[in-house]
Amino acid sequence: MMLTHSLAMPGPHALMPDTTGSDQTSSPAAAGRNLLFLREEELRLAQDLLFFGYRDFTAGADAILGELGMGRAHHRVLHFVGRRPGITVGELLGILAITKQSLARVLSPMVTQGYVLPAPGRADRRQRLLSLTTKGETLERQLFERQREAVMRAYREAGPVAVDGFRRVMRGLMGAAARTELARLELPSRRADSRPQPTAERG
Amino acid sequence: MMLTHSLAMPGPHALMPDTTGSDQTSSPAAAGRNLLFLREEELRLAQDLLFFGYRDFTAGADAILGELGMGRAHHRVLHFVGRRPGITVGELLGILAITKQSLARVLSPMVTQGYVLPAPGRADRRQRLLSLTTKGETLERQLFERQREAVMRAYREAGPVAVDGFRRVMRGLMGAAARTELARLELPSRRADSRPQPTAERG
DNA sequence: AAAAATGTGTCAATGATGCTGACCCATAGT
DNA sequence: ACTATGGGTCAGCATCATTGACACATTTTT
Repeated sequence: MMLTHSLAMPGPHALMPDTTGSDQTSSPAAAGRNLLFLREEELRLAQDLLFFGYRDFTAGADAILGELGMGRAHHRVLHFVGRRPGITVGELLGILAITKQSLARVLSPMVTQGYVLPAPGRADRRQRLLSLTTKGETLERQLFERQREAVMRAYREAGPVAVDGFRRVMRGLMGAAARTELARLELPSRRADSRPQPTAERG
Repeated sequence: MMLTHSLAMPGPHALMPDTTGSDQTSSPAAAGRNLLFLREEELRLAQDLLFFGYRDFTAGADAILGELGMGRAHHRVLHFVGRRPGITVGELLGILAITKQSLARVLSPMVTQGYVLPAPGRADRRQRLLSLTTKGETLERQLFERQREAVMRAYREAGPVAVDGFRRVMRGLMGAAARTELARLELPSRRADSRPQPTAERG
């Protein structure tokens, strides 16, 4: 699994007005410093949690993918194409936020191997509307089931209130673009959306 | 930036006993199906959230790192060495769960360039106790501040209850090994721990 | 109808991260 | 002394993502 991550934090070292000890939250000033300090600690913890949590979340699926000579990029394609059957290549690029070339490297073989089925667009025949074949759906479900356990366990242990909180925070971590993409994903998969949205071709 | 992730889910297609409509939660059987269906949807959403959230969380820091010719692997080293000054190479390998060789590729240059300072262990002189130099701390803080905004915003918008829930769920997503590592990180950084724990040398 | 823009595909080259397998050295422990 | 451990390093390989430049078909604009 690869989840590349990215964490970073100053560490328990330096740069924080600590005033060593005296944390009785008595004076307003102390409370202010305390608050700042807590936030620093909280952020550090958040980074740890995201690193470990995301890594382990993806671990199971990666194992299956590895045996098929695939990687996470393939998984993402399976996931999002499954989520929005009939999605165009451009939309997929927008969601994944990778270059056309990066997508092509994983998508082409998946079409060739019969996991993904492209169909010419009706309104615009230049488009390739992507959807999963039965084979693709089967693999996606297999990957899903593998991750299902971990998420189910986490949700069950944490409880519904925590799950709601989890969602709120994750949503908050996302940038504006991602929130938009997410919102579209949550809608009933309706193709030929209004806003054509600029292709994420950064290459 | 590279955020590799990994998601997977069956998609809105197939394999779920839906019974189309009738979701009044009236009969126990219907409630059961309903629950399953909700869980499926919830899991799909969880995958979306983790993908987008994690990606955007790391985006800011990646930009800074890129200008310095570094990547996320460097960031992780800065983060965890900063979190536990005096950490040994073996402990770091255990936390990152990568091979010695993979770590060496990023760690060696960081030592050479003066971001990380290794010191021979007192009890065991074979060990290299790693800590950040002032230069390393400065960079780590810079990266931290970049991520701080996103996390602070997410926490603020979500509220304390949600933050607690977020933590519970993320913790639940972690495997046993990660939970152990996290627990150790949260302790007052005490070196020379009891349990020597097997080196994560998988190569 | 000609020109410009758009959706996709593709070639070539590069970089970051990770892995496996195999060794080597210095220090510890028995 | 012998073995185990912490750590380093070399060689080679795979995945995923990047940039830059073209090519082709179709749609839209002028």
